[in-house]
Amino acid sequence: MSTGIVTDLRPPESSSAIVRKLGAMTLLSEMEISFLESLQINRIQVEDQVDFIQDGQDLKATFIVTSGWAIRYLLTEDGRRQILSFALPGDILGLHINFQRKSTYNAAGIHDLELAVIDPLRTIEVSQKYPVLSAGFSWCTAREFAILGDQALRLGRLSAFKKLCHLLLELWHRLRLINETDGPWFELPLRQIDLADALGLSNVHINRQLQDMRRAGLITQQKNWIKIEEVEKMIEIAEFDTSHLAEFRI
Amino acid sequence: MSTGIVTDLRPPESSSAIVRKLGAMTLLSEMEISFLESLQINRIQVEDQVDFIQDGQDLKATFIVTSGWAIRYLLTEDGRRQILSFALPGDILGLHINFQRKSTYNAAGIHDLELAVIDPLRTIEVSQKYPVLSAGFSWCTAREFAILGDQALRLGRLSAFKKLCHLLLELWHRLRLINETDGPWFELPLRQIDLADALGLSNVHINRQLQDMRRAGLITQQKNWIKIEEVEKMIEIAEFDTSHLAEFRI
DNA sequence: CGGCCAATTGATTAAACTCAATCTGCGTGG
DNA sequence: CCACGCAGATTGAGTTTAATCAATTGGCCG
Repeated sequence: MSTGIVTDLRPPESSSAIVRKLGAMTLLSEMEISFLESLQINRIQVEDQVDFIQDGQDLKATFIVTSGWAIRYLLTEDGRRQILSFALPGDILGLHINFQRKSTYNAAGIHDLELAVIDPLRTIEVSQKYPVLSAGFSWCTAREFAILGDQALRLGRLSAFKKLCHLLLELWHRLRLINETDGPWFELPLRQIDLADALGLSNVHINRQLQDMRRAGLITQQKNWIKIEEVEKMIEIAEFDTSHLAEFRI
Repeated sequence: MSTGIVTDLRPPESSSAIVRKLGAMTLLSEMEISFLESLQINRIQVEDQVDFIQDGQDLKATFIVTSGWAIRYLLTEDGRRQILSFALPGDILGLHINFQRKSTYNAAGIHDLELAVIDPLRTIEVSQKYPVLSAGFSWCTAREFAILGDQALRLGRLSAFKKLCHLLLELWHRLRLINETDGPWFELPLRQIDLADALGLSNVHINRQLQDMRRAGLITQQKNWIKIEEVEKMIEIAEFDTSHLAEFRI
């Protein structure tokens, strides 16, 4: 059994996504790592576009994305969808369960999603017994908040072209921090209509903007994969602020 | 000195806004109330449109709005502003200071803003010694998150007219929970350009939509005050979901 | 070979922006 | 007390962006 002494600067590649993510933020002891791993015993698969959290309904558990993507979204009365954010491997959903019983958003799977289902009581255990992990979770919350702020900036003040560049950069940066990119390439398991609903645009317009981006040599697409051809140039175009996603070591 | 026994269901009107707000969420002991009040010793006044938190800069303290309004916002490279949210009396800014040193947004005063400045060390004290208050702060965070989600829905999927209705309803509801409304009336210390920057629209368009709303008999304006003529009708028009702002008693 | 879903295209419409000018209320200095 | 200046509100005209509607195409799976 671990003595709680820090044994490694970075968790190995084989760790779960949440361990990799928190391990990039702060030093984790073996005890903390094994506790984090033990949280993730119950796993479920969620089908594409199927809800696992529903707006207005009681939240049953906290979820950690172990592989695949999820979306958080809201619906208007007439069925229009606004995607609020994408949850990538290592991201946590429903951490607020102990303070707000009912969910204020929907969450659904994208493509092949696998979740670790965490008993709410165990998140309380974290705050009582694992201050470092508790801080880690708070850091995740603050980060989500920053990401949602960037989403609002995109929605309100960027052109369609810049919106797309900005979102692709966000996803690429976030995926890179969890080793889910292959150089400039990453898997983008989204239909054009998902991008449209994330950016407050129509699918037709997304289609045309993507064509423009390809013609401008900014991106290349292959099946579900996309390549950012010139990161620096795209950062300039989209006025992207990488510091909002930066790691922060306590 | 208090024994920590709960003595009153609701804090009196004379309490500070944060006490009223958390007191509406859960039962607070006299000890918790007096601790909350003791946090707010250092107060500052912030002039209209003057920043007290800056994107990318070190966050110096946690702030509680004691009177007036603040805005959280981001800027694009070319100076366009996106207001992310309004901080009303009782709202907390920079609660994440212990987990994310640099701010990921700007915050500025609106009209006459007064803030309580809280030493970051004291927010740690809260999490160690006052579990109920700690839960209250987490509840505030979850609520901010829901409000920001609604803002994203507005920005991405509502028409200009509905955006305005939706925002006015949010403000009216939030102000009502802290006793800052006068029936259907409330003070709206915003210029048209502030509304524009909150809703991702131009000031010219806001002007025309406000005229349409007045002509439709939905609102009446007097100086800085505004009256929601028919709340139910406006809720219907804006597809407003009041449950996202609902109080929740632990 | 169908059938289906997603991507693409073309044409038209609608929403909101931009630019520039004018108006209004209010505070200030002469 | 009035002229002036200023910021914010209002108006008008023309332009741009993106939505909508309606086909059509392409790729994949059974």
